[in-house]
Amino acid sequence: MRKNKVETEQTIRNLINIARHHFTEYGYVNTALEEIVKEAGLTRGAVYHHFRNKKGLFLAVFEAIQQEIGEYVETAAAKSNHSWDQLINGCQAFLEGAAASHNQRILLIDGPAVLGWDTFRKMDEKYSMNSLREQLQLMQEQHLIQPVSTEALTHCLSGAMNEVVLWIADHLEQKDAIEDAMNVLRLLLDGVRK
Amino acid sequence: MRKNKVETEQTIRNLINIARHHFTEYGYVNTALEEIVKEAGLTRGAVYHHFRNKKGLFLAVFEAIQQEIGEYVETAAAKSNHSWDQLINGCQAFLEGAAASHNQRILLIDGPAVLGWDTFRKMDEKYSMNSLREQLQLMQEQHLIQPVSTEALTHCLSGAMNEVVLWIADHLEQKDAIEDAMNVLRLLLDGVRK
DNA sequence: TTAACATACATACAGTATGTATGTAAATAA
DNA sequence: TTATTTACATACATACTGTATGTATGTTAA
Repeated sequence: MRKNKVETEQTIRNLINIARHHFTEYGYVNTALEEIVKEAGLTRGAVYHHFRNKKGLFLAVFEAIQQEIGEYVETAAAKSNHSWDQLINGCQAFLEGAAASHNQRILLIDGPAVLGWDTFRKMDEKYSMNSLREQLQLMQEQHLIQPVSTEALTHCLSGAMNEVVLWIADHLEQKDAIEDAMNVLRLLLDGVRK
Repeated sequence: MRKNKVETEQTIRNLINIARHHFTEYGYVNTALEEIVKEAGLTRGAVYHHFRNKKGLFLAVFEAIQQEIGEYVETAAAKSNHSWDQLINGCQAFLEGAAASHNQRILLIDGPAVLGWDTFRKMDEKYSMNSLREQLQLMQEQHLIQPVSTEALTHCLSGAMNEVVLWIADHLEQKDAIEDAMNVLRLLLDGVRK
């Protein structure tokens, strides 16, 4: 019955994936661990062996999604050599990634409430917001943007994108909504351009 | 033991106020109804008589805060006759109101998760976001801002403010943080100015 | 190669919180 | 004055989470 290392990792990944589906579909509070383990062919004991508690499992799911989107954003940004284009590309990639497959529920709705604001902030800093801040910092040093508080600007942009992602997610034609959002973001960013 | 109409209204207001304190202090999930009614000198029966359930009580608290801030914003905006100044004044008032007395936890963290995105959105539309949208719509008709999707712009700005409120709340010197945030917001808005 | 131990779970149970059904005294309506 | 709401209290069913403990199997070292 005991599994080797590889099999165990597979079990954990499997739990995370199943949990991800349930959390996105029904939300954190409306998902009982029992439902998840039933689908995995296990019992709740397995979850409490591999994770600290229900929150721990959620955190694993949350981080998986963050990383996924983070990589997508980085890839998109790296397609240009110009700071300004990198920023724009990254923003668009974020909108696409976060709006995809109902990630918003975990990332933006349950995330802060379940993990608490402090933990959520740390995660957000670690993944998505960090690269945004670094990019803005860099651009300020290159005198491409006005001399304002980088922190405040980072949070404003991050917030604008987070919220507009939820707006985009409400649309059937996400492509059009993303375009509308990007038009707004480009104009807003023009305001801080130097 | 039974109360008259006035007394009953007082009881309800009292429950809402006590609940507000607990929700802001400990968050929704970490607040047991028992704690609230104990402080009010009642039992849980009272809550289930006046409200649908725990969520219903939370909703009442949520709406009270929204209304409070909404009035504050309207008052601030009305201090000027110029659309642009009205917008700026309103934004600043929102930052001040939402950052005050830990309102953010209820408004921005627990709100979406507890009420669900749909209900939250409706509330947000009904109160804070609605006046912002109307103002932007008006300004677009006055040809004061660029021709972009008003909806997208509304959500971007609303999101930017919501997020930056949480950033402000992290600061000891909120006044300074608000100033930094307003500097950023003014620049961003300059981008959509015509 | 076998004893000692770790791992990966299962099972049972305790604790806590919500929600609901029902009872009851007081106020209002008839 | 009687009937009927209203404003709760009480008791209880239900649903989860978390924890303690048991167990089978793999691994390591003497």
